[in-house]
Amino acid sequence: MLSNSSKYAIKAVLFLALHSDEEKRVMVKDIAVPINVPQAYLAKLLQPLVKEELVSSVRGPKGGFYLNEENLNHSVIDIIHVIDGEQKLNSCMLSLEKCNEEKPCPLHNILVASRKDILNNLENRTIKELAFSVEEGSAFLPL
Amino acid sequence: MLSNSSKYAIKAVLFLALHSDEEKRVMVKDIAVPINVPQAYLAKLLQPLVKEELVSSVRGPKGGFYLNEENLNHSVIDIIHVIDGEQKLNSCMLSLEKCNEEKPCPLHNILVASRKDILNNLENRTIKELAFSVEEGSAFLPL
DNA sequence: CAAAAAATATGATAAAAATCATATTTAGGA
DNA sequence: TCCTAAATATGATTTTTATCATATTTTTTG
Repeated sequence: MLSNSSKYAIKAVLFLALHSDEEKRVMVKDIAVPINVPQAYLAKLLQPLVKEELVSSVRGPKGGFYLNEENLNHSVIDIIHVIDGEQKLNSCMLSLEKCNEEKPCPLHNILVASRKDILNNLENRTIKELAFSVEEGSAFLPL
Repeated sequence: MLSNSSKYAIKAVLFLALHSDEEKRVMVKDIAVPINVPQAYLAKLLQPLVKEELVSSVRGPKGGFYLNEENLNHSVIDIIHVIDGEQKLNSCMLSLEKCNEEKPCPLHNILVASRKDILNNLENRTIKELAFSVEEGSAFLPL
């Protein structure tokens, strides 16, 4: 479904949503260990997220990564788009060029509805909401 | 979502459902070209499908691949299981070991319903039904 | 029974994804 | 201002996936 990279990135962002803020920055290694992702790899993944302003960072001592209010209002799909590219989730299940609403492939019809649901959720739920579901106890860690 | 291998395999099986039967066998190259998959690669993919009896074959001249009545009654998920393995679609979206109904991860709740729908469809619709949707004109090729 | 046509089996190569390692830049504090 | 701690940038390696190539077995037909 998603690449490992996207999964790692999502986990990292969720972790930051729960454990960081403007004043409390977290170093890669302190993200990588608890979410169970190789540190060097995660460091690399975080770069495009910072560049696209889904995650904030400051260098140097006392530096690290964190989410500010704007970052918190992004959605999971934003992360996926940055890491895996825009096409990954949009294309037809069989990756058929010519499959679309008018000329659906045999799998299209039986799956569109659910696929749309998933897409909607991934693009409408904010990181903040997801983090909140953990805080209020309706969702759980560890990542 | 799915590996290319699974997509190729599904396309091949759908093609056979529409263009083969016990008496009319189709050679790999005559499947590979129309469904737009490298021939040698497809040949390799077909082997496990034959072994698991999702596809039928006979060797030698006038030989080839085809689907019999039993083959037609399998589902798309059977193909995925043979090619990608059982775990591929079952695991949590973030591949969290410990994510389950009782302790769902933050993405779990918002996606379970649609995921279940997709899974149900993939495992309940038979190849025959999917092929029929093309014959009756509610779904379309080319693959 | 031999030759040819097909699948089947096996292995080699190429490309992509994941992982690891190292050098560079930036910011804070002594 | 210099040292250190952090992110950032870049490149190398490993692993997985996809692809290509070739040898072997089976079946039909002349």
